[in-house]
Amino acid sequence: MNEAIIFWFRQDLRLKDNPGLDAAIASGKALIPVYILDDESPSQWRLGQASRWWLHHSLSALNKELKQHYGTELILRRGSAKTLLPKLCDETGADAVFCSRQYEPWAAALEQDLHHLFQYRAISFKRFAGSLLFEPGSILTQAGGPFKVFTAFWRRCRSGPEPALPLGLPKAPQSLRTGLASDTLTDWQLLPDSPNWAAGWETLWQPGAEGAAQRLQQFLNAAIDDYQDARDIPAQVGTSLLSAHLSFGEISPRMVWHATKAKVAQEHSLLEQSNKFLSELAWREFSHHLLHFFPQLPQEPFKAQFAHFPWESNPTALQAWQQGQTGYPMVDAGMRELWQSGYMHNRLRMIVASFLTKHLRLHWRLGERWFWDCLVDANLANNASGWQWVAGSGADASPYFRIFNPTTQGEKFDPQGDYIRRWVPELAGLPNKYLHQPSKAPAKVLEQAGLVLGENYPLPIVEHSSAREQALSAYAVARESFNL
DNA sequence: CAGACCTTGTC
DNA sequence: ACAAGGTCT
Repeated sequence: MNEAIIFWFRQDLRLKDNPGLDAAIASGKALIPVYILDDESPSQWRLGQASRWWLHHSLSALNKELKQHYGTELILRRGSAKTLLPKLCDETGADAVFCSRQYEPWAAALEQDLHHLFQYRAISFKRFAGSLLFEPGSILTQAGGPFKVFTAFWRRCRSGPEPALPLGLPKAPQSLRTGLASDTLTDWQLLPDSPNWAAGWETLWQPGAEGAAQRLQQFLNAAIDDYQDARDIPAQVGTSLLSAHLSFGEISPRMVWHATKAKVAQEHSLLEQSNKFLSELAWREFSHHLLHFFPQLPQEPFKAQFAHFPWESNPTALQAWQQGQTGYPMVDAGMRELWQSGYMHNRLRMIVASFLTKHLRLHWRLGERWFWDCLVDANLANNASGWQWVAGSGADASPYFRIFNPTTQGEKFDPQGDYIRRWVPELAGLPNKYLHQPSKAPAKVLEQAGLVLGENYPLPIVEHSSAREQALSAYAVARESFNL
C-alpha cells in the first residue's frame, strides 16, 4: 500500500490556486480529499442556515471537479475535526495532513490543537496560506503593531511586493486511495426543508469554482467600467457579487487580484475603477487581520468606550427589523432582499445596520447574529468588522453621530425606486415622490396605490428626527460616563 | 512630537 | 457648518 496523505478542504473549496492541495499532490503520496462538517469546534459560530445551503452546492460542485479531473471523490465526515482527522489517519494509514490556514479564533485554536496532537503521533501536519493576499503579521505599522486604520494599512499593502501569481490546476495525483466510507450530502441535511426558504436561489447563485470564475469574468467585462458609482446603486448589478465565492474559497483573492490587473493592462482607462475594486478586496484583508489580532472582535466592542453603551431591549422592534416591517421602505427592502435571496447589497447593509444600532438603539450583536444566519456570504471577520464599523465601535469606524437618514438614502441611491419596488411590492403603486416616505402621501395617493398604512404596510416604527436625537444623547451619556 | 489624515452623512 | 478623537509617520 502506498503512503497516503489527507488534504483537508476547509474554506478553500477549489482545486486551482490552492497551495496546500498542490503540495499534497506533489508529495507523491496517495491523495485522500476530505471535508469535515464540524459544528462543534466553532461553537456559536458554526455555519448559519444560508451558508449551509451554499455549502451543500459548493461541495457538490467540488466533488464533480475532483471526479472530472482526478477520478476521485470527496470523503465527507461529520463531527469534531480534532477527533475525526486522527481517526482518518488511523483508518487510512495516512502519515500527513495538509490544509489551508483559517483566521477565525476558534479555527486558529483548532489548528494549534491539531499541531500538538499530530506532532505527538509523528504525523506531518502542514497549514498553507491561500485565503488572503497578505498574511496577518506581514502588514504592520512602523512601530511593529497591527494597523487600526484602513487607509494606512492599504498604503502599506501596496508599498510591498505584489501578491504572487496564482497557481494553476494541479496535475493529477500519482495515486489515489479509493473505497473509503463517506457520508452523503443528503445525510447532512444542509438544505432547508419545507417550507423551502431558499426556493429559487439556484437561479440567483451558482456556488462552486465555475460559478465564481463566471462572476469574476462578468464583472471584469461589464460592471468594473463604472464601479465607483454603480457599486452604490442597489438596483443595478454594480458590484462583483463575489463575496460568498471568496468566503468559501471557491476563488482565491489573488486570482481576483491578478485577473483585475490583467484587465487593466488591456484597458488602461480602467485603472481608477479597478483600484477602487482592489481596495474593497483589501477591506476583506483588513477585517481578517483585525480578527487575527483582536480575536474578541465578534463579541466585544473594539473601542472600549462602547463597553457600557446603553443599548435598548426591544424584541418587537427587532422583529420588525428582521422581517422588513419598519415602515421605512429602503430599510424594509434591504431586509427582505436578505431574507429572500441570502444576500444584501453593501449600501443596504450600511443603511439597515445604522437603523438597527442608531434609530432602534439595539445592540450591533443582534444584527451580526441575524446576518450570520441569513447571509450566504456570512464571514466572521467581515461581518464583525462591518457591524462594528457602522455601530461606531469598530476600527476606523464611522463616527457614532453619523446617522444615516433612511429616507434620504433611498432618494439618493434608489431614485427611481426600482430596488424598493422589487423587494417591497406592496409599495409598487406609489409614485416616486412618496415611495420613500409613504406616510407623507396624501390619502388619495395612498388609495390609488391600494395602500392602507398600518394594514398592508406599516407606519414608521420610530420617527426619524426624534430617534436621531435620542441616539445622539445616548452616545453623549455613554461618552461622559466613560471619561469619568 | 507635530502635523496630516481619516470609505460610504446630515441638516 | 457640523460632528470627536485617534492613528500613523
